[in-house]
This record gives sequence, structure tokens and C-alpha cells, in this order.
Amino acid sequence: VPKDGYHHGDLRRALLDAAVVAIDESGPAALSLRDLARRAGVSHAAPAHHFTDKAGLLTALAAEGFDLLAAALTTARAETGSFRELGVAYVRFALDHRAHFEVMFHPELYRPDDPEVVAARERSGAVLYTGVEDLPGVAADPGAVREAGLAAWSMAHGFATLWLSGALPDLGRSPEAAARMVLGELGGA
Amino acid sequence: VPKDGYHHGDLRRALLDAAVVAIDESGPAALSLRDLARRAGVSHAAPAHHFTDKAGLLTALAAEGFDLLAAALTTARAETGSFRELGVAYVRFALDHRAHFEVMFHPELYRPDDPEVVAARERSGAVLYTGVEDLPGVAADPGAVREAGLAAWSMAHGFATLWLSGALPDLGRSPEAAARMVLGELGGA
DNA sequence: TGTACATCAGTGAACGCGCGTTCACTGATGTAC
DNA sequence: TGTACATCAGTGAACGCGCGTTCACTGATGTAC
Repeated sequence: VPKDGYHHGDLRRALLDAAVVAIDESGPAALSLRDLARRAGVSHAAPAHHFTDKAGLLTALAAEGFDLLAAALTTARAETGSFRELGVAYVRFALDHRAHFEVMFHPELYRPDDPEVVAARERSGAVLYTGVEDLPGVAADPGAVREAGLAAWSMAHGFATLWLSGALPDLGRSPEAAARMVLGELGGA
Repeated sequence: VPKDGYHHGDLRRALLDAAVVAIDESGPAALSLRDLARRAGVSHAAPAHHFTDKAGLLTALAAEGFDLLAAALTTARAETGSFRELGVAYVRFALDHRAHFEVMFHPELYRPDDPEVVAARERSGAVLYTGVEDLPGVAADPGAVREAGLAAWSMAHGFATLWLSGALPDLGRSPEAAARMVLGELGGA
């Protein structure tokens, strides 16, 4: 709820939202703080009060992204109990939160060692690997868990990345349905 | 073989090579023509004679990349006859030609409709899908070919992308061996 | 309830920088005769 | 073999732009007493 007048109300939130829009339009590398200030209707020096610099803002966006991903995976696991649907949820997250997703996996744009980023990333990783352990015949073998988890992660990540880059031909179905089909090609799932 | 003096000899090639180095250092988005001119030791206005603008240079780099990928996949197929090794070759290409790979899958940076790009991309796509048809029990079913090809492409692409972004934990082996292992999780391979 | 003061959020002018682009030019090379 | 001319490749000065950053400032808010 932005206020009128001198104080914005929640400029931090407004800048993050503006960043999402700007990244959806032109990608994370083209981002400029002056542009975000313009979009939020404040002076160009204002963003520095909330995020020291561009990397600071993208660090906050990455942390938020890993949090959203962890939440999406947790929900998918609770609601379906299916490992395959965990992969589908990963793809859905990437497509629905394209800006967050693109920043998250371009660590050269932000500070990947930031404590909040590290914690959020670990949360999302934990959900993924807990999901692998649900698979029959895998839970007993830690090596198999790592292999199957890495394979599923690669596949979901690759499908999402290819889709976002426009590299995939027309698949004649929704990206979610196509992802579900592709993930079915995994041996264990 | 660059010449001395006023004429460079092969400035076009030198600029492409400089672009690869610059992209390896700072990513494709940070590229500037002035920087490439500096690296090649020519005046800052020289690049415009060979590539009209930045998108022109990246278009050439993308076309070259798809050509290199098609060649790498063709070689892998001829030498191993294995579908799995086609995926390994894809990952190896991405890691060995990081700059090309990153440009190729960011079509917003170049002109993806450029005829040379389109032709080279189709060549590399054709090798991939021909490789799928080698699989037992798949050749007869066009739908299965598309599914298996897309699954393998997603997995190889995802593994390569995650590796390049530094997202993967230490796997205790070479990226090539890890990719081979991961690709073994594909049902049909 | 009122006043004084500290703190915080945002302003706006100023700076220096690297960039892309333009343009008249000059040096080198190739070709015609 | 020599000369004239066309073409091509690269130069360097100039321009305008958007950017990040700095800094003294002002308006708004919260707190102490």
C-alpha cells in the first residue's frame, strides 16, 4: 500500500517488483537502477538506500527466488507425493517466475555467498533430494539418491531453460504437459 | 596470419576470437564492440566494417557455434554409435565452447532468423534426432523418437547449464564422467 | 499534550565514464589499359 | 613495366546518451521527556 507524498511506503518491495518486470522485458544483464527508480516513480538515487548497488538488488531477488522455489516444491510434494510432479513443479516455477529463475542461475550477477541466498538455496535443494528418497529401491543407496536426483534436476532444468530460450519446437501441448511427458523418460520415475 | 601495418589481415576472425575471450570473462551481455577493437588492437570504429553492430557479431558467433556443435555430434555418432555418447558430446561441447554455447541459447542477443544461423541450427538438430532413431524399439514410432530426443536433449542441456552456472556440488569426478552417469538414468538409453 | 531532537527516506544537481554511431579522412590493395 | 583509378579497410575526432556514484540537502516519522 504505497503512501502519497515524500515517503513511498514500501519502496524496497516496489523496486523488486519493478526489477521482475524489467527483467521479463530485457533480461537481467540490461537492468539499471536508474530504470527501476523511474518505474517506481522515485528519484534515481533512492534505490541505493535499500540495496547498495545492482548486485545487492539481484542478491535479494535470488534469495526470494530460492524461497519461492522451495515453497513450490514443498507444496507439490505434499499434494501429489510424486517425484515426477516435483520435476513438473520445478518447470512450472521457472516459467511462472522467469525473472527470478534467470537471476538465480546467473551467480555472476549477484552475491551467491550471501547468507540469505545460501540458506534459501539449501532449503530448495533439500526438498528436491528428499523427494528422491521417496522413490522405491533408491532410499537405501545414498549414491543412487544422488544420481537420480541429479538426473531429474538436469532434465527439469534443461527443459525449462530450453523452453525459456525459445529453442523448443512447437510441442502441440502445454509446457507443463510436455515436461510431465519428458520426465516420464527417467528410468526410475 | 595477421599482417603488420595498416591492414590487419583477418580482422573478422580476430574480432570473433576476442569476443570468445571477452564472453568467457564477463558473459555475452557485457560485450562491447569498443572492447573487442581494443583487444584486437584496431580503432574502435573498425568492427563496424565487418559486423554492422553487436547483434551482427553475435549472430556470426551463434552460427559458428551451431556449426561446431553439429560437427561435434556427428563425430561422436560416427566414432561411438552410441546415443548416450551423443549426449556426452553435447555436454563436452558446452563446456569447451562456453562462449558460443551461451550466445546460441540467448537468441535475444542476436538475429536468430539469420539464414546461416537457421541452417546451422537445423544441421545440429538433425544429428541429434538421427541419433535417437538408432535406439532399439524407437525407430518405428515417430512420437517416441520425439519424446526420447527431447528428454535426452533436456537432460544434456540441463546438466551443461547447471555445471556452467556453478550450481552443481562437487561430484567427485570429471564433468564428462558425471554427464555420462546422469545420461545413463534415461529409460531407453 | 507539547516540544525538542534523532533518525530515516528520498531529492536533485553534479561528476566522470564507456558506450554506439557518424563522418570525412587516409593508407593499402587490386585491376584496367 | 608503368601509370591511373577504383575499391576496400581502418583511422581518429566528435557527438550525444544513459549509467553509477557522490553529496549536501530536505521532508517525514518516531521517540524521549
